[in-house]
Amino acid sequence: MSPKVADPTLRTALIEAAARLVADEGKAGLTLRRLAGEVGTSTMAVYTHFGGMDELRRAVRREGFARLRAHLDAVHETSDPVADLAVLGRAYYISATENPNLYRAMFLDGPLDEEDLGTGLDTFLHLVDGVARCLAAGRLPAASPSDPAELAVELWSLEHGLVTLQLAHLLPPAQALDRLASGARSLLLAWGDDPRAHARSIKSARRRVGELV
Amino acid sequence: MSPKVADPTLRTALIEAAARLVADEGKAGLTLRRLAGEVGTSTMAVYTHFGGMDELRRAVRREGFARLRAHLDAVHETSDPVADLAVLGRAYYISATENPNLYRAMFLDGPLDEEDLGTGLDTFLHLVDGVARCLAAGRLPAASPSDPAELAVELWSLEHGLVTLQLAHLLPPAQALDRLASGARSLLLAWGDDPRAHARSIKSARRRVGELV
DNA sequence: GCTAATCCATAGCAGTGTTATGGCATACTG
DNA sequence: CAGTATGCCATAACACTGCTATGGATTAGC
Repeated sequence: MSPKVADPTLRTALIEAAARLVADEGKAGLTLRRLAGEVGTSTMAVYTHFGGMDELRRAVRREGFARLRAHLDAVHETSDPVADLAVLGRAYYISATENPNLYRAMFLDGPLDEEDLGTGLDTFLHLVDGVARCLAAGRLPAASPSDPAELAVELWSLEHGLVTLQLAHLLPPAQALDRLASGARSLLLAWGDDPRAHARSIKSARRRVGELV
Repeated sequence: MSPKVADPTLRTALIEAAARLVADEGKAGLTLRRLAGEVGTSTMAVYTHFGGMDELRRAVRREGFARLRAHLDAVHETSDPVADLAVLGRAYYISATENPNLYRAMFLDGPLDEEDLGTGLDTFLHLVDGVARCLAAGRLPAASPSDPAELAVELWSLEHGLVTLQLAHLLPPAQALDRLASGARSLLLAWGDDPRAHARSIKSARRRVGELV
């Protein structure tokens, strides 16, 4: 039935090498022959394992989402959900801006298909959960839509927008982090978070930057 | 000195055809030979007029920024700057989502160089001006940074983030518009806009959708 | 009317992703 | 245990990409 099974280690080696090429040199750095050369195999291996460059690029996106998720997983939940949210936002920013080419490949290279959509929205659930915990703790009593997913989308859009504007060189990096802090604060205050409690949460979040990978 | 001057109409024809190809079929639809064929010229014309595909793509980006700017110019200033801002936001959203491939080419295809940066930030000035008029009208008395450019960046990031998430198919279109309205409202309220005055402005903005091209 | 300079058409080059072909190692089968 | 067949991967060719060298045609200036 299945003689000479495909080497599974070769598949992961291809993915990791491809992800490294994209991360180091951008989308243009990933080339079929170049990848085959780096891994020490032939171009056909890509077709047996993935079916083509599009599928390989999808695998690279999945790898990127997995890494982003690992960064977000490193943020522990505490009894202060607003502080957790602030740390989460910073972790997202750091992961995105320290791997700009991967972030671009994940979100900006074109419409995502059904397959990627699941993994993409999966990492987004971190944020939804963080907002839900703020709601449950009574920190956002005036939230206009009370659906944590909708609130999370607004925070995510602000973050994603700042990150992509910075990646396009339309914002200096310092600006982006300041606007993220200021914009997120405005949103949370509009949702009813008490200004003084918010300040305390931000202060305690600042002490937790060491958590970030 | 200059015999056989290059036909300037050919240059604009190339730009328009290239913009149409990108708008209709995405970045991959723009090909040197294909473009030359559509315009009825040879591949060398692109090199005499632009120097290469990269410069041509830059010209397409400029064209895209010009069209976006034209859409924003169609929004008239009234005595209600908050309503103006709301209309401006909707105009931006419409222009971006009705020409997704052009918007992608402008903002998402990679870092912009110094040349594009000027034209890109130029369209952004519309938004800064709108925020400045809100400040001057006393509508945002609690704005935490009082610099209109910084406030505008936060609004722009929210808008740009929502647009790009929608273009990536990570948000259903209906969601994006709702979150834009809700998120912008939260920001403006956090900056001190009176809720009832805000509601009136949004109502009057809704009556002005006819302005949009 | 001549000269010189510039634009553009033709053809070829190195590179891309993809596909057809074939050798070969492996797992099942008698 | 031999034989077979099945699927993996290396080689080579194809159509395509952007780019460049060359040359013909056309126009401006003297």
